[in-house]
Amino acid sequence: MKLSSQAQAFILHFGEMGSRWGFNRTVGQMFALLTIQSEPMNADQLAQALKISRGNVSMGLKELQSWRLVELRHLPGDRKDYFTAAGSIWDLARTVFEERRKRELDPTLSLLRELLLNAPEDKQEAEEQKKIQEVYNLLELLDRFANTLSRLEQKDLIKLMKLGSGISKLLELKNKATGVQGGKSTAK
Amino acid sequence: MKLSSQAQAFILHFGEMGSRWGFNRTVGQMFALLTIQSEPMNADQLAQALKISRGNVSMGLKELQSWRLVELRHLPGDRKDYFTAAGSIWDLARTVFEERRKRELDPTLSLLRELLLNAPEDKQEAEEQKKIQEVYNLLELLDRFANTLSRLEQKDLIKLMKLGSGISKLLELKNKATGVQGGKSTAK
DNA sequence: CTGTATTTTCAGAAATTTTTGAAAATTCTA
DNA sequence: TAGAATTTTCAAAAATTTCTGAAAATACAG
Repeated sequence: MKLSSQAQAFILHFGEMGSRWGFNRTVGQMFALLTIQSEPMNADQLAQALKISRGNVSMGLKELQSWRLVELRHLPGDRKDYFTAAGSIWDLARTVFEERRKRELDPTLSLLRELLLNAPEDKQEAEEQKKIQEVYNLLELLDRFANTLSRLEQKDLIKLMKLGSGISKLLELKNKATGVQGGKSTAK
Repeated sequence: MKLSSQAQAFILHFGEMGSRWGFNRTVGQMFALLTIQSEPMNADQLAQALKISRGNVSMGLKELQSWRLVELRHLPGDRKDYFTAAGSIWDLARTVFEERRKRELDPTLSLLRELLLNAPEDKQEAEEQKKIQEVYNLLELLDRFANTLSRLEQKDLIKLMKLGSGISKLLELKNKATGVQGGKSTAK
C-alpha cells in the first residue's frame, strides 16, 4: 500500500490533531487513513502503511471501535479482520461529536450534581455552591443542546447551520408565532 | 487559604478533565480555583493553595491569559499581580468555546484548503480529494456555525438551546414564512 | 484434536509532557 | 541608581503517555 503525498499529509495532520480531538497520534492516523481510503484494511496493512507496530494497531482499533468510528468487515476467503470507517463523513462527525459530549460533559455533570447534594456548612461554602450551580446549569443546558443537535436529521442540521445570523431573526419569528413577548420562555 | 472539601473536589476534577478541555492538570486546577473563588488571587496564593511550584503557576497564568480566561488586577498598596476569572460563567464558557474552535478547527481547515489546491495526479488522488472536499465542507460549515453561536446574544443563545426538538418545528416555520415549499413530509 | 493463522495482551522501552526550583530578568520604590 | 520585590525562564527531573514486540490467547480449518 503506497500512500499519495496528499494522503500522507492528511494522515500526519490528523495524527498531530489527534490529541486535541480526544485520541492519540496513531489512533488519529488510523482513523484518517480509513477515512480517506474507502477500501477496508486489515491490521497488517495499517501497520505497514503507518509504519507502526502490530500491537499498536490492535490497541488503536479497539479504541476506534469504542468510539464507534470503525466497522469490522470480513472478506470472503480471508480470515483476517478488515476495517472501514463507520459510515459517511457526516456519520463520523456526528459520532465524534456525541462521543466527545459523553466524555467531556457527562463526568463533570455527575460530579457537580453530587456536590450540590451536600448542604453548605458555612457562608463560604454557600457562595461556592452558587458558582457550582451556575456552572452546572450552563453545562446541563449545553449537554441537552448537544443532544438535540446530534439527533436532528442531517437535512435540518444543515439548514440550521446555514442560517448564520438569520438565527436571531428566526427566534423573533418564533416569538411572534407563539405570542411570547420576550419574557421567560414558557417551555422548559 | 484553606479550601473547603467541595472546592477541593471541584478543583481536582477540573484538573483531571483539563486535558480533555485543552489544558494540562495544573492549568485546569488554577482555572477552577479562580472560578469558584470570586476573590482575586496572586501567584503565591495559587501556588500555596494548589501545592505547586511558583514557576508552574507563572507558566499556567500565561497559558490562561493566552486563552483570555483570566484577568490581571492590581490591589491598592500591593505590588503583586492578582488574577480573577475573566467575567461570568457564561463569558468563560463562550471564551473556552471560541478558543477551542480556533485551536481544533482552524489548523485543519487551512491544511485541507492547501491540499485541495493541488491538481490530482491520478485516479487514486482524485478519489482522495473527493473525501478531503467532503471533510472540508463539513468542517467549514461547522466552523461558521460555531462562530455564529458564539456571536449570539446570551438571551438568544439560551432561547435557542432551550428549544429542544422544537428546533425542527421552527425550521418549518421559517420555510412557511419565507415561502419555501415542502412542509411536514418532504422526502429525505 | 492438532497445527496454523490471527489477534490480543502487557511489561518494559521510548517519547512526550509536565513540573520544579534556582538563576536571570524585570519592575518598582526610595 | 541601588536594591528589594516580583515575575519569568528554562534546564533538568519527574510523571505520564505511547509504542514495541514477544509471548499468550483465541479462532478456525482439516
